[in-house]
Amino acid sequence: MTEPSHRYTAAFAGTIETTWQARWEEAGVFSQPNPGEDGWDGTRPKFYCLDMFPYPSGAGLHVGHPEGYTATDIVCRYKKMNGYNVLHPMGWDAFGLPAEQYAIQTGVHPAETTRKAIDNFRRQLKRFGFCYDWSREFGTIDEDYYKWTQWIFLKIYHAWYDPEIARARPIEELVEELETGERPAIFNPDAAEYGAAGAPGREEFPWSQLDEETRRAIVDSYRLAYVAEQTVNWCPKLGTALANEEVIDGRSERGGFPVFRKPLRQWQFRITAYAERLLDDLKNLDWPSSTRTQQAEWIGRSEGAHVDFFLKDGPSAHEGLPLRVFTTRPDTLFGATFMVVAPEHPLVGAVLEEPCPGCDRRQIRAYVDHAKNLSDVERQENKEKTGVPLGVQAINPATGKPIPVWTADYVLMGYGTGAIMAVPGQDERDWEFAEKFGLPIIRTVQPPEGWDGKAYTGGGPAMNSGFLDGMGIVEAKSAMTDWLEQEGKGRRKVNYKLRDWLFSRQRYWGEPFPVVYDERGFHFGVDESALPVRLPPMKDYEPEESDEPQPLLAKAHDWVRTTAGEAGVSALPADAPVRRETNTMPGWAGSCWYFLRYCDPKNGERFVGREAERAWMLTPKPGVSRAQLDEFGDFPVEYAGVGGVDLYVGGSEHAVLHLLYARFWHKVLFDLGEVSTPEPFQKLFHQGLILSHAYQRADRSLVPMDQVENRGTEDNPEYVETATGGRVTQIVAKMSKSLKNVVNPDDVIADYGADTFRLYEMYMGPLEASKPWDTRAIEGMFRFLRDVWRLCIDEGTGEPRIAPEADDAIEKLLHRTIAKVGQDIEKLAFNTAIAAMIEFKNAATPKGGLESGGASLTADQMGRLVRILAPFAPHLAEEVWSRLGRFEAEGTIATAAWPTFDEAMLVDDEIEVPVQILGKVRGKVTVPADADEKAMEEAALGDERIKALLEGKTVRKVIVVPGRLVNIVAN
RNA sequence: GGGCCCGUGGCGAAACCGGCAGACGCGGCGGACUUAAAAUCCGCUCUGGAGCAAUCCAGGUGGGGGUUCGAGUCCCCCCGGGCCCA
Repeated sequence: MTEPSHRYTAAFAGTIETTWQARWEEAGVFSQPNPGEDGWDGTRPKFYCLDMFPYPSGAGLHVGHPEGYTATDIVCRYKKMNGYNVLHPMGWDAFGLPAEQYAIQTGVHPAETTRKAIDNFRRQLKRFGFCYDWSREFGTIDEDYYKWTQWIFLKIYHAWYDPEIARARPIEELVEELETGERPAIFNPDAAEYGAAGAPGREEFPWSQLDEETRRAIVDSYRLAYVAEQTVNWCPKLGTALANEEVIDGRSERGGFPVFRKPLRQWQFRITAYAERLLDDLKNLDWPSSTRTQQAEWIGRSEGAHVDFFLKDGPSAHEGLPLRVFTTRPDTLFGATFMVVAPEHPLVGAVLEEPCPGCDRRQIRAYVDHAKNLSDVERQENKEKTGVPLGVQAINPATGKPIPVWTADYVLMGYGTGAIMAVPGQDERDWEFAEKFGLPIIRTVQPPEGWDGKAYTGGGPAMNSGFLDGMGIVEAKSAMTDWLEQEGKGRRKVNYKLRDWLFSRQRYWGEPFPVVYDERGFHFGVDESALPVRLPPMKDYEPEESDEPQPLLAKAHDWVRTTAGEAGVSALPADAPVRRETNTMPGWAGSCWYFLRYCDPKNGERFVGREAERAWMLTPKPGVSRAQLDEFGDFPVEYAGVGGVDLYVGGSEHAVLHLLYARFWHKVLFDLGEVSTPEPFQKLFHQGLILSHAYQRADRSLVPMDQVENRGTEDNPEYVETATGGRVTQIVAKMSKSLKNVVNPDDVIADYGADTFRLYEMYMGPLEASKPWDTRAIEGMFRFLRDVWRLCIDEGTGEPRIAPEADDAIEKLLHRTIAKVGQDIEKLAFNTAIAAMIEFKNAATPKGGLESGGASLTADQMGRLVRILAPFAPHLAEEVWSRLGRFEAEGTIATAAWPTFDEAMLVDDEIEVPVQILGKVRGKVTVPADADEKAMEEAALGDERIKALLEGKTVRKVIVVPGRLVNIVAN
């Protein structure tokens, strides 16, 4: 027996897939024009659909990548068929560590490695037939792109946050206000690098009397990008700072080299200025609630008060300056029996310079040195409390009594003001500390009857608290804060857990900062006309081993030392010697704005053209026309969605950092009038992980897949480790090389074709769920496509099987399937959409299959069937479309109109409804679909079987849900 | 320790607002075709029970309780798994 010559096989699928891909590309089917270009149709609505762009690793595509990409591809194809202008781009997040590490080992330039990886990724993605507009492709490493990344950095650098109007403004406006005296010449009271505690009572001079250094320092304290010392994990051997997660027990995760805590001058973004807006605007976004919650928790808003404690016997540098704390429990102030400051707190430094009588200076110094090498995580861990007294007294503003000030490492400089009032009665850590060092404990909240614990953090009436006694916590907080404000000893304060964003790295393979330093050490931004600042070529990428942190770029001496004229800094004389910034930007930089560049990727004048940005990012609310939107200057929140990208799909591992950072950049650009929406991403969706099977021994260790065999049956498997004969259990785990359970997309496509692959990943389960890859289950999707093919095309002749007239039942089901598939695509419920199409295929196929020459669909029905299948399996659909002669007549199926359905076809004239007695189904009756309650009740009670079952019982009540069921309560 | 999410056949899952639990696919079993196997086609496939049969009865969505005419779905407690924060 030979195979019919026109059967749908893997080889045939491969042939039609590559053929159509080539034809689509040649015809530019998926290139989407911009406003002003040929082919732009401004009357259509827009749909901007974005995938999180991949980091092109040398290992190539993983089966996880195509999951989200197939989902967005289906939605985009569906939207195109519904008449939308669709922006669906792809590019590369291409700066990063792996290429640099490879360069260190081999000397091959990271650009070369990265280009190769990109070429491979592009080839693999194209093989899936995704409808990306490849003409918009770029990588973050392209000079044309990172030029604008640097430009945006400068925009942020040249901006400050005006809290009065809650938005960013150009820095020149601040300088002008300072010069005219409109604004007092004081440091930014919210600047984290000055402790964020403000500088209470600091004397204020007129701007004209300040020297240049002070003026610059004041301006810099307002800039949204600033340089400040930040303690980092410095690894001399690797020549770079490491993230907290990369340090294990004081050694580098990679290599096991020693790591030291070291203060380093670093670029930071003043993202904390935006904390409130980043939090508030979350509620306007159509995002998974878990992601919104994670961001909200990361921002960590808490309400409380700043309280000022005046010092007694303090060092003279602190004369007249109170010790300011932030507390969420001002109601417990009467119970504050001591204070603790972080070892980095300026008061500790002042005490070391000018020890007070009775303090042990050597002990303090030793303690500070010890704390220096602990990470914040280590310091927060539950362990024996440590600390030393500073010998300074502070006055509790509520009681007027002196209390001692200590320093201890459990207080962090980065949170609040770096100082706390300790209330052991109501705080567990303070209780432990007080117990260990014999400090007094006063309860200020009445614990419940029989309380035998230590600190009591729950609710209850205030006690030992003067005018607060008897009040509940909420009332007492408010009363105490009012009193503090009245007395001038404190004020209401909202505090955030969010820290400023550390933005520099000591690597090579990242965007250089467009910044130079003059001989005085002042920093200057490079002129826009001198961008991009390119990476210098290097001979080797080996970091310089040093205790003094040196970024890799510092080795490029000729590049670093230059003149203002060379570097393009017009603020300095052209011959002034300058030193370039040698840090580079972190991997996050390029992904903060790539969605904007896709709108207008070739623009040489701006990071994105204004018209293109509005066309793709500004989304009118339903019923609002674009013309109406254009009448407004400011962002018209009543008429437009807050975010620009209509659907953003990517993994939940980016729930906090990438999405928060991108929102921050976007908000600064919005404030400065560079973009038209306050948020970048209106709707966000996280696809689940594609997992694999793995095997686990009794001790929970994992065994590679190829070392396990099943010695039981399929139904009752018994997995055994081949080498030892030991029992192992099958579990679901991430794919990993070491477990040998990685599935390679290239292999799957070779075995089944891209259409089957796409369909299978969408059929596995809900898009958001994590689910294991089942190598066998993919067969089912291949069979489905083969059956559809056979339903439409005669396997012997290759000609379409056309039925002369439509079958009513098939026609009706087709309408329902069209409706169901459309609704499910809108909901991203692709698994049920596919199930509906399978049901249609089953119903349209006669029992026993179609005989040669047989047919069950008319040409028109077939045209509709392949159009709803086209978003999922575009190649097969196009092939059938073409064999129907419609490609030649009407063009590609990708732009054919989505089929319509007739509402009337969705409802039956008669329906069968269950009849329950006491909630159990006892019979079924057929009634007209629009039968009212009375008619349904009569039909149910009139049914012979029901009558028999009700014999001898009294009907108490009949519940009728029209169109659904009848339930009879009888006993 | 706190917060969030999830537990449905042998497996992946479906079940819209509380209304016939298990659609659809995989696997399995039986049969047809075949010298044979693969492929293909047909039938069965939650569990237990009754019947020659079409069917019928009982139980069933991790466990226990509750609300309701009616609970996979809502509420409370417990067990198990996952994610995030600390």
